[in-house]
Amino acid sequence: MGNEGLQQPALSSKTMFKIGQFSKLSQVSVKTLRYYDDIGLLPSAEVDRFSGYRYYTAEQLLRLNRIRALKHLGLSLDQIRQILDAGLSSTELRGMLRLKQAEVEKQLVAQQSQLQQLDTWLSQIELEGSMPTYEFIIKEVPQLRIASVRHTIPNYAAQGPLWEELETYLEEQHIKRLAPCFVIDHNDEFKEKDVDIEACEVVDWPTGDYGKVQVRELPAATVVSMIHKGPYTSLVEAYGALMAWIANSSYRICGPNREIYIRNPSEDIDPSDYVTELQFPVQKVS
Amino acid sequence: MGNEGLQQPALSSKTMFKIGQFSKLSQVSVKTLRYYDDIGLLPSAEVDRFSGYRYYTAEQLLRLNRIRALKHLGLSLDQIRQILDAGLSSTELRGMLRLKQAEVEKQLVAQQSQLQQLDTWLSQIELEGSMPTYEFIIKEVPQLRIASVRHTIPNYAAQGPLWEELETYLEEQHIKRLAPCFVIDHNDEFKEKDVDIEACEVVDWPTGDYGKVQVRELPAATVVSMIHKGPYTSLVEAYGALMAWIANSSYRICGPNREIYIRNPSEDIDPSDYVTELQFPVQKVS
DNA sequence: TTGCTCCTCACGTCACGTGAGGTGGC
DNA sequence: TTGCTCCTCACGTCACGTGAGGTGGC
Repeated sequence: MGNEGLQQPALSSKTMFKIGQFSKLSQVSVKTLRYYDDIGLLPSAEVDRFSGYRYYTAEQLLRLNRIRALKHLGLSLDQIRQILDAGLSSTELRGMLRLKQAEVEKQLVAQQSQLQQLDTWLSQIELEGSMPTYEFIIKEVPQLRIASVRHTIPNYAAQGPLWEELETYLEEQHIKRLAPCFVIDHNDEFKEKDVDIEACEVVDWPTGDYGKVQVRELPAATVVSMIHKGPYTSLVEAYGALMAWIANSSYRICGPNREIYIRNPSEDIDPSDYVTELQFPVQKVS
Repeated sequence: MGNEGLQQPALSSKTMFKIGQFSKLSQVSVKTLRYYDDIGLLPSAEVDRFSGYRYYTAEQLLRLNRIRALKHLGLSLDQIRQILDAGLSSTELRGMLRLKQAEVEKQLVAQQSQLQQLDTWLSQIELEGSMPTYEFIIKEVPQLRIASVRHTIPNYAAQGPLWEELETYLEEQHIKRLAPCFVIDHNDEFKEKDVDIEACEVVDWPTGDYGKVQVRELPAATVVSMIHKGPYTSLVEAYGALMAWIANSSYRICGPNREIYIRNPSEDIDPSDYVTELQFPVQKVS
């Protein structure tokens, strides 16, 4: 019983391993061992001054295994070094692991939604033989200061007077528009007529009531957004797709939707080139 | 209703957006937009020759949203470019998504085991107020060619004759030992006496029977491994911890275990410096 | 002498973020 | 003139893997 056949150490009387042997013993690549040496996570026990060869002791397997176990928990090499060397208190260590736990749980949720999305896409491709027509994006919209005019009008197409009132006022006061104009649809249900609509422009102007025009803050929100290209008559299908997506998702509508006229009739372009963004404020459910 | 207040395009008659505006519109950072331009994933529609300013059209929001949706599925920017530009067939696209699906599912499993490990550590710290004494590592051991002697001996401590037979033969034949020696414990149950033990050395020698010594291939295996430092009398606790870990894991023992004597009595060191690796072949269950 | 093992740079990865230093339009 | 927006480098990230080119021991 013995290991006399193994290389003897160059500088020490204890049995030490060259990096290749240590690599086989531990099943960790030589490159990784060198890297751990470089960053000081697992310095080799001895270095031959002459050849630069690294030598490792058997005890270092303990540290290496500890490193591997901690890495398996998802900790970074930097965190592992802190744990092993900085003599973290058990409270600190617990805090670190708790944090990691929360992080991994969050990732799990994200990946589940990812899987769900993948399913949706796959069944879409199955059905239509191609990519989905629309993309739905969850995003945060920041708080906006808006100037707006709100009225109940006969139908969605009859927005003309609203915009006239709003734009006239802005021009009189030389107020600059800072972003594309949009409407907020204040109707709880789909209506064919007598719709409650608010025409909005993003501005930098003191809040308050200015006759028919009101300037106020629109709070930040999480929204499902989609971009539609084409004439306004085809918005119906876009809304249909959006409602279907939301119904199939883990989100719930929680406020009036916005219709943002990114490229619109004011540019005197073909209706098929109109670009409109639809936004529905949403909340995540369970 | 109009956007005359927004910057007009430098080079085109269509309404175009400078990168900052496009960034606000899309909620994507300017840096990211520049990066997507650089790698050709979303080239800006126009570049001012003079100032180098990038200009974007509203239509590009469609592509950008498509990019974001695909990214949310976990695809790389390179894959996304392939999907959008290389006109992938729906079959290819489906293949890509299926692959991704499998990948994410695998990650999910890995993260669940990560969470489980985190739990184990946290309760350990709770109980003992410090880090666990032992680390358990799942690893693959490669196929090994071994010379061995197998006998039923009175008890574990009586390995002397086994090793004598084996080492004598190796020395007679000038066979080199290529790794630390170890035993395979062929007993299905814990035994106090009459234990079936095989003493092994890793060698490079033709397989076959050489009297009491046999040379054969030991197949590759997945094992749970732990490193123990200290005298052999304290191996009992190490085995206890290892069994407890396995019982608590999603693995099941599926073969005879090995005891690898990395630093052992042949070196004439203090028993408290002995280093031993314990390996149990395991299978993953559900 | 031939392999084998070891060494040290240096570069690539992936999707950007973070400055530094400078220009152009209102 | 002062801010504001835009520009282009260049470097950092994280944990290594992949060469290139060279040395030392059997």
